[in-house]
Amino acid sequence: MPELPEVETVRRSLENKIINDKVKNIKLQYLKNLRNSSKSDLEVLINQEIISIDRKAKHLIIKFTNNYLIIHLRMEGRFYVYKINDQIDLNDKHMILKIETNNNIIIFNDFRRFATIDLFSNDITYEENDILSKIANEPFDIDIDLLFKKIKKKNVNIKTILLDQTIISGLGNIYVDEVLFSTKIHPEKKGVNITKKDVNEIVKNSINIFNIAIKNKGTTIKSFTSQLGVKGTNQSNLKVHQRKGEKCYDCNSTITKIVVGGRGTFFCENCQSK
DNA sequence: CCCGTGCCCTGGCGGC
DNA sequence: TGCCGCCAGGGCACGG
Repeated sequence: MPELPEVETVRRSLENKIINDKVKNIKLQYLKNLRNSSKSDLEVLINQEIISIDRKAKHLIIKFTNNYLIIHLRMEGRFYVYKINDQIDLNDKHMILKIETNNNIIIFNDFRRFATIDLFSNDITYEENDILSKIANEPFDIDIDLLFKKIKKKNVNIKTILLDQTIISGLGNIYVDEVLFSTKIHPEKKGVNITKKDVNEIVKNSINIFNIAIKNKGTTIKSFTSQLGVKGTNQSNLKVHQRKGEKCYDCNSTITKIVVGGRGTFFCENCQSK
């Protein structure tokens, strides 16, 4: 569920709280979430400082003095930051990772345990590492001609194409439906039938929708009270997602829900054409 | 290579 | 009312 705007919202709130903190202790509760290293490898972070909080598409990057962690929230991953003296639920069974610093206790929590964590050395640049190097540019800085070329080659539904992070990054199931609605394209229109004008509009609308969503601190569908930075208000701007059976704001016909590429898909049959 | 499917995981909820 | 079973979701492995 966290897509580019939600991850950016988390990034900003972490940036305000934990930059320059020095790591005192680190504890990994669920081994499987850490994919490319072992639990003891994380101890290298002790005594390092948090230099920056970065992001590429839906990946959050916590950069330390000598290493960085790439974290993907997947559906339910969330951060909590407590002050040293705050009351903390030590029996939080959904806690994946706990980082104690000189100022804060940072808890990464994921009740569905889909989130991923990878540890890299700063010797490997973001561009070089095997996770981020595979990801295409975000709508903000994508090459339209290249994107058009890639889409044209695919005999696949445009929704599935736009969810492919190696083609364009940052869109997930909610915003892709919104982008296709605002672009008046049917989610099952095939890539081969997409025009250059369509691609231009898709990118333009993605940027607009992302900017508004970031301003609203993201979309919160299922709200939990204390999740850091993800109590957004953008849900009130959604025009199709979760609106099955309700009236289209543009043409007053009924919003439909179908399954595209295994994902629940909301759209207006009247406004969006193949 | 290209594309579709199923799996990972667990809380929530639809349906009987 | 109670409880079982299935769905949600991003990304990746795998098979045709």
